[in-house]
Amino acid sequence: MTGEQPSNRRGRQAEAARNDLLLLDAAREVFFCHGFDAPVSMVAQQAGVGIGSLYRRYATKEALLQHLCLVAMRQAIDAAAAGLADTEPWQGLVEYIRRCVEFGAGALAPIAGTFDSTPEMWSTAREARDLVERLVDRAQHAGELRNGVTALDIALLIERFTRRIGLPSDEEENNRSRLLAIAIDGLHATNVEPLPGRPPSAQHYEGRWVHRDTN
Amino acid sequence: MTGEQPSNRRGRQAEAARNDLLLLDAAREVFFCHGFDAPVSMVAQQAGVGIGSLYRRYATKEALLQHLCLVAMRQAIDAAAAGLADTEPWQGLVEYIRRCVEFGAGALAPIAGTFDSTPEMWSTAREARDLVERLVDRAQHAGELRNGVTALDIALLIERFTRRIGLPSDEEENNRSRLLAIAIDGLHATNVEPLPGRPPSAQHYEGRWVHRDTN
DNA sequence: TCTATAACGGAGTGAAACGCTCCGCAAGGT
DNA sequence: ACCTTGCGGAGCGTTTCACTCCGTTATAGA
Repeated sequence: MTGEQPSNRRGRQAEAARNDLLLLDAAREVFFCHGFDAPVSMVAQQAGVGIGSLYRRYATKEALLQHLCLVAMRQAIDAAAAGLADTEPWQGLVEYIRRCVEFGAGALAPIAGTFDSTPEMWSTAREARDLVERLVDRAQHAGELRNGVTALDIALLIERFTRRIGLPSDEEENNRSRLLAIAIDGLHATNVEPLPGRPPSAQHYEGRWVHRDTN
Repeated sequence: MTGEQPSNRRGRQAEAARNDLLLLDAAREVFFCHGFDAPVSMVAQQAGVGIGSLYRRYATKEALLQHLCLVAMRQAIDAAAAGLADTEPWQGLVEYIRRCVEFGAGALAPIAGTFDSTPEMWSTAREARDLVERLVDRAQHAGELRNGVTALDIALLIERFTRRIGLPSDEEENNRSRLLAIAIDGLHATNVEPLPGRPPSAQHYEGRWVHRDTN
């Protein structure tokens, strides 16, 4: 799903492959909950792995974050593809949104601009964007999506609901899905009032991902 | 509005009073945008004030945050009162939500639990909660608010939309109010499907505000 | 005008946190 | 038995940050 290959290896190499996944999961958990300022050591601890092992895989904290972004984008692509596979346009869109919120797509937006984005990241992002646009257009043409809602609106909505408030728990999960249900209903075409303001600008959206120094 | 008195004083005392307000505004801006981990020096800089002057007013960073919380709660109370003053139940509720999101109520939720809450904070919070409950009940009884939505749902919704993504700008403001409009429409009674899951528990909600060590 | 006072700004300090390196060790593989 | 490979984590050097301290400046009173 995330593009990682299953560990056919044995012995030490198997452990290494396992650690890879543990590390990625841990990084997501830690950075999503504690912000990207969380120490790298916390990621290692959460994964149950030594710091040394972490740094053998990711030369720097920045590299870890970049990889995390890439994986998240690939997951978003998978989710969009799954949504398009649903023959029901509206249900497909909802499914996409739900899955993105669940695995935390867009949680990395606050980190945007703190490191260089690789060309691979840009091309992956473009692929994801195209799929989502198809998904949104389809729902729009089916007359199911509220008038004026763009793919960027959806992306920003996902960002909003991705960010965790407090530590993960059943309660938190429950509350988040309640609110998400409310927002999704607001997206449905049963709401006919036009949206206020202008649609989000792609320029502004993507602009956040170009590297700028911290100062 | 926030309980601060106007500066009738002159000269240096007037400057001090002005600095008080500058400092509060700056603290909101900085902590809301950069997270509560932002350095105190950044607050002083944003206010155009020396660090020394900041520390003469607030003995510690914690004291500054506590005061910020208190002020935000008082603003929430004002907003709720204004909402109740509107004779239209639904419009009053919407007004309350909009104003809270605007000035950033609930943005301090992530900070919850990092410092002791004073008795004054608890009593202010109770006052705010009671007002909001009246506001919500009124809208519910008027048949305008979607079935099953509680005051805590509203509070959590506000939290979600309060948190800034990226630096403040017209674009950001525009996008946020678009999404908020969507969510508010989802709250309207025109949506008849029941909300998923359980209502948020007050215990969990308030539990976040009791002090716990960082570890 | 001169002095006392009160508020100011910001360089400096001590401590803590953090990214990352390095190395001794254990587990396979042959 | 011996090499290779991956492991864990103590520790190093740096940076950051909350807070202090003090020289400076503006006002008030005499």
